Amino acid sequence: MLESTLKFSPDCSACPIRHRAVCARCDADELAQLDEIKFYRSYQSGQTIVWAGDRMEFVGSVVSGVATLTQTMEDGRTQMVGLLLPSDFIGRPDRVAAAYDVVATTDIVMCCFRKKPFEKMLDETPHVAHRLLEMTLDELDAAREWMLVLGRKTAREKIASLLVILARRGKAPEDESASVVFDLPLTREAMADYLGLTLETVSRQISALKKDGFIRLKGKRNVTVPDLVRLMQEAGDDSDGGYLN
Amino acid sequence: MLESTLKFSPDCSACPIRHRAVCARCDADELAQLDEIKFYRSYQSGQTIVWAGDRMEFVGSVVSGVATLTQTMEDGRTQMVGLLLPSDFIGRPDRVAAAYDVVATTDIVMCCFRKKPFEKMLDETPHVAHRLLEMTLDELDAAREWMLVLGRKTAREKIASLLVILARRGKAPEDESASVVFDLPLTREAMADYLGLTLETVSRQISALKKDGFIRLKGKRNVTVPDLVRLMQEAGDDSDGGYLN
DNA sequence: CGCTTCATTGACGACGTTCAAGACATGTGG
DNA sequence: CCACATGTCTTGAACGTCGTCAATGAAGCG
Repeated sequence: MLESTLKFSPDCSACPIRHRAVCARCDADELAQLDEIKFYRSYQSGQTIVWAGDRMEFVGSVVSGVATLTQTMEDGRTQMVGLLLPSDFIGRPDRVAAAYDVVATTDIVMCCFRKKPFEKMLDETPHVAHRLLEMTLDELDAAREWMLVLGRKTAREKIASLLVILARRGKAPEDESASVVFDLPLTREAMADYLGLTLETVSRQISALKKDGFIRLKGKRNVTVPDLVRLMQEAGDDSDGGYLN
Repeated sequence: MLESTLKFSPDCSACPIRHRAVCARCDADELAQLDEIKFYRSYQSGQTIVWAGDRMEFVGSVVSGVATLTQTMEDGRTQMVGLLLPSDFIGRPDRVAAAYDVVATTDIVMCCFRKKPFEKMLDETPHVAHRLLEMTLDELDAAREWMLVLGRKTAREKIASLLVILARRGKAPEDESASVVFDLPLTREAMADYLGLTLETVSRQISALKKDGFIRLKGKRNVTVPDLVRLMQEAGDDSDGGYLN
């Protein structure tokens, strides 16, 4: 058993995702209620957190690390349908079976809530329900943006799009012009599954972007983006980030 | 001005989407509240209901007809990111600008709610908020299923997948073996935009499916599916519908 | 009847996949 | 320390699916 259930319950006020997760809008009283039904769990890179079709006993948030949501056809073709980063929510209330495989692609810590009592809280505390609705709408927007990537972009644009997403995560919108450095949390194969490509094509396009100066590589995973705006143009995105609100 | 705002307010109890739309869970009192802020609007086939980037003054439900949600890149490539059928919800609470173009592909009737008061109701009546969450989660699942179609399926499988979705709409799950007849609510070009293909490829694959006996055509739009299960296999889906709950 | 819109079909080529070989890093055992 | 295995990634060559360009057909409407 590689997974582990941690014994301690760190104070929510020190929680790194306190202001972005499903609990973001909760007051002290509501946090205390959540605390009653929560527990932490860690998984190692490569571990499957949930199998599609399995009964879900909990829902929860990614505290640290990265996980993927994938769908697989009978003949083995797989498509990643979501990339779960810290504060993202896993699981669907009022549904017993998981719809997708959830796999940790790095070591990961989750803040889990027992499903039944969480569903009860959803009905009773509008702050949780409202925040979950908001997060779900954000995910829906992200899924739809990804549909454009999958349906209409070229291999090179797809790679650039993924790099842009990864580079922007945790970046303030203003300093997008500065150069960005990050580690790819995905293997070439996982990237291919996200982008609807083969791993060979992913590898070739990364090499091409490197050759053309859009990125620099240290080893296979460490990426430097000297000019994010230029990379975004290469991704086919219009220059401004398109912030609606 | 082709759009029209109807003067009458048909009784909700006679509404064809009463039990499936965002108001599905409302009691009489809540329906009365909604009635205060609602109005009907009709659009003709081909009309744009909302332009991406525009300020949204209302949200609402499709009562009858079909609309599409599309995203367009600067160079003109477009991807349909949603197909809106009766009872589906349009608009995002707490966001002023529309994220996508919404276009009527048939004549359509919408039940609209003024945005501000609807947002207020969301905060105050859990029945509406809960139903909207549920519908949004369903849409998210649909979007993710479509990501698999866009990312991993062949042109033939894509066409078959779309035909299956259209054939199943409004069909009870049990009589899926019986033959199904329906009219395509989309042009070849709209189908192409939904599937991430060109209209020529759509046309070719429809011809191929016809030649192979998976469908029959009367005119260009009227489709007969003699054996839905066989068509689903051609779509790459596993035989059972995969109903989770 | 001509005009427009929508759809079908063909010829050709490009982009991405498939198959295959090899590079590189890390770990294991002799 | 080297030989060897394993997992990840890169690169090359041949192939095939789907896109592009173009011509033609079918249906609706002035």
